Parts: sequence; structure tokens; C-alpha cells
Amino acid sequence: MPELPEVQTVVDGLLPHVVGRTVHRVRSGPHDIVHPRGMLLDPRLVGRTISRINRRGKKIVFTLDDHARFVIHLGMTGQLTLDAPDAPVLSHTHLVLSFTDTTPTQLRFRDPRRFGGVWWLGQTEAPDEQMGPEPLTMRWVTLARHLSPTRRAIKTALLDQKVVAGIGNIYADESLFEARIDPRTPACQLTPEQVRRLCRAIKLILRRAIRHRGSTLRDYRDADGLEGGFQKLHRVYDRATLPCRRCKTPINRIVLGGRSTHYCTGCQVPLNFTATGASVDTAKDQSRH
DNA sequence: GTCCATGTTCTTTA
DNA sequence: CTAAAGAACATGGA
Repeated sequence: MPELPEVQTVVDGLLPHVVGRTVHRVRSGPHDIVHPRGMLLDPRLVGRTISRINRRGKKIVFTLDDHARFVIHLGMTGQLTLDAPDAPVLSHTHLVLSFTDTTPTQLRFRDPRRFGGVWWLGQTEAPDEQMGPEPLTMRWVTLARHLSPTRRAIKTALLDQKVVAGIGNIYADESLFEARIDPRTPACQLTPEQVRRLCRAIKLILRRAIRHRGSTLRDYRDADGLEGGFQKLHRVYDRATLPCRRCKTPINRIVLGGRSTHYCTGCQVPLNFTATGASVDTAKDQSRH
């Protein structure tokens, strides 16, 4: 469920209530969602103070006062919420950190499908090896450098966290609509102008989504258990057969890289268009290996 | 029962 | 060998 805007919203909700607080107790559910598997968090966390929380891609990085770190990834259905200790514990709650200094609070990790989990990093391991640039601050030439080596469809490339960090199925589709690029276009065939437009579109869409506290399709909740609002502003995602909000053409749904892909055949064109709307042939032959 | 789902990783295929 | 497609993971809702 959670892509960059949702993860950022969760982090923003945690910051004022968790940073600076000391872990008093750790409770785990019946399933081991900690990596490396079998590692006990209790002796590493109890008595430690959370000194920092930040986001990298879709990962939430917690730093302790001893400089050890751990990452929580929400996977598809993960929720990280702040609750009163006496609030009912929902099913599929896998980890509860209790803070008793000042107002008693619990940080709860719940994840029905268990694609998410906790990764202990210790004091040396980096949270983002292999991970691509942060989309909110990347420059278009960086994006171009990561797209040029692959012939995969641009939609598929955007989902690859080594290409860009934090984009998932919703915001890939929404960004490509904003940039008016056909999702099937081979990544290496985008013109510099298209990459520039895509880079701007990604930032615009992600910032707008963060402003609306992310998209809730089903499971996503912020740290306070509240739903996001950006799903109401989706232009293509989950809108197959509905009229395009821009040109009224029915939104098309196809499958790319095994993931449903939504786009407007009227607005998102496979080739470049000039200012007058005439199509321009850019099929420069990409020699086959 | 069937299909589908906001993600990632391993396996198979070309 | 590499790149890309496909399957797998686990659960629940339509």
C-alpha cells in the first residue's frame, strides 16, 4: 500500500511523538517479522532512546541513541500507528513498542499480508545500498542516467527501486499521466525533453500526494489511524473505463511487468509531438545487442 | 470458488 | 553472460 507519500505521512506523524522517547517494553506477535530472522529486539531496544526517524524511499529508518539503526518497511498492507496502551490491539499486530516516559504511548506495527517487516541494521549497515535517488530532490540528468541503460517499459522502470526510490504502482501511473508519456515507451527511448517533463511530473505528483496525506485504497492509514485523501484526486489509477478528467477518453488498463497500468490513450502518446500537434518521428534505431 | 490488491525477491526464460 | 518476464510470498475483500 504505502509508497513515498504514504510513508512520508507516517513519518511526519511519528516524529513529534516518538523522537526523544525511551523504549520501555517490546512485545512481539506469534509471527517472526524481524530480519535477520530470529533476532530478538528486546535486548537491543529496551532502555534505548529513539534519536531520529527518517524516510529513505519506502523505508522508515529509526536511529537509536547508541547509533544503531533499524528499518521498518510497510510492504503492501503494513500500518505503523501510535495508540494509547489501553486501545484494542488489532489482529495481525506483530510488534508493539511501549513508551512510558511522559504520556504512555505505543508504537504498533500491523501487517496482515506480512510482506513488510523490521530489518535490524546495527551501527554500520546502510539502509539504502543499491537504492536509486530520492525523487523529490533528484535532477533530471540523474533520472536520465538511470533510465538510459534499460529497454524496459518506462512504467516498469519507475517501479524499480534501484532506478528511483519510493515510487510504486499508483504514483508511477499518475506521474506518467502528468508527464503525458505512454507507459509502454521503452525507458531508453525517452527524449531528454520527456525525461525532464517526467522528473518534474514525479515531484509535482508526490508533493501533491503528500499534501493530501497519501492515498488510501484499502489498508493504508497514517500514524493516527486516519485515511489519506489523494485517492480522490487520482487521474488514472484505478479509473479504468472512466472518462479522462482532461480529454474524456476512457482510461485504459493494461498489464505491464505483471502490474496493472492505467493511462489515457488520448493524453499519453507513444511519440513526441510538436507544438502544433503534428507527430514527430523519433525512432532512432537502437541497435539490437 | 475466482480474481485482484499500494511490494519485493527469487526463479525461469529468452 | 545479462535482461526481463513470471512466480512466489500471505491475507482478505469484491
